[in-house]
Amino acid sequence: MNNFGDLIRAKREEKEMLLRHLAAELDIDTAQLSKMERGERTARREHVVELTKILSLDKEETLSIWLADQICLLLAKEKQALRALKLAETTLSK
Amino acid sequence: MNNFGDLIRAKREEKEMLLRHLAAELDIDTAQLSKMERGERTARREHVVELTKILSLDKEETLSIWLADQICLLLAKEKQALRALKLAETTLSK
DNA sequence: TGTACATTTGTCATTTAATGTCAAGTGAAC
DNA sequence: GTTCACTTGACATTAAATGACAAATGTACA
Repeated sequence: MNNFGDLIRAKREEKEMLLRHLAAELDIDTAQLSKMERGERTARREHVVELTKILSLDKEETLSIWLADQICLLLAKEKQALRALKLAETTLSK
Repeated sequence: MNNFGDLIRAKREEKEMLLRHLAAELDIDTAQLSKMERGERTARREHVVELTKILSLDKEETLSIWLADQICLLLAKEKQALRALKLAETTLSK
């Protein structure tokens, strides 16, 4: 349920970047980035896009994962989560 | 993409209630309710629940529709909407 | 042990978005 | 042209998201 954060952290470590280095490139606080990676806070869309560039990630895929996390956040604790997803899918397919 | 509002309006008219009467029961402004029905603003969760009681709607179904609208709002203009939905579904199925 | 460094945690300030309120506007019916 | 239901737009208020900072934690190693 924090697939985006996990992805970012994995890629960052793979590239052997420190939080403060990546944070500096994004022009945000190190603590902010730490929280994003652990899912304590969600990233801004613009930061997501920027991250895909810095970490050589696929933009579309990464955005999808980030969006999916947002959806999961919205539906957390909702009994009708899956039912709502199905309805949304029907609507968006049109 | 405003299924919730359409549902509320249909039911309200079916019961021949005026906006101001329903708004009074919800303890909100008439203009607010008007906007909710037309999808200009989203309803609060508590108002959704209250509406199901007043309008004799199925609570689970109505909440699903309301949630679906929220999801659609979140994904509006996103090219990866359907892809994100699929990912969210996978996550939430677990 | 204690120092250096990376990360995390908690608190509070600031910004942005959601919601609420009101007054004026529109349109239909009579 | 008056009344009534509803809509629109502007602004106030409230709540949520984001940002910034200091202190805490944990780890490695001299």
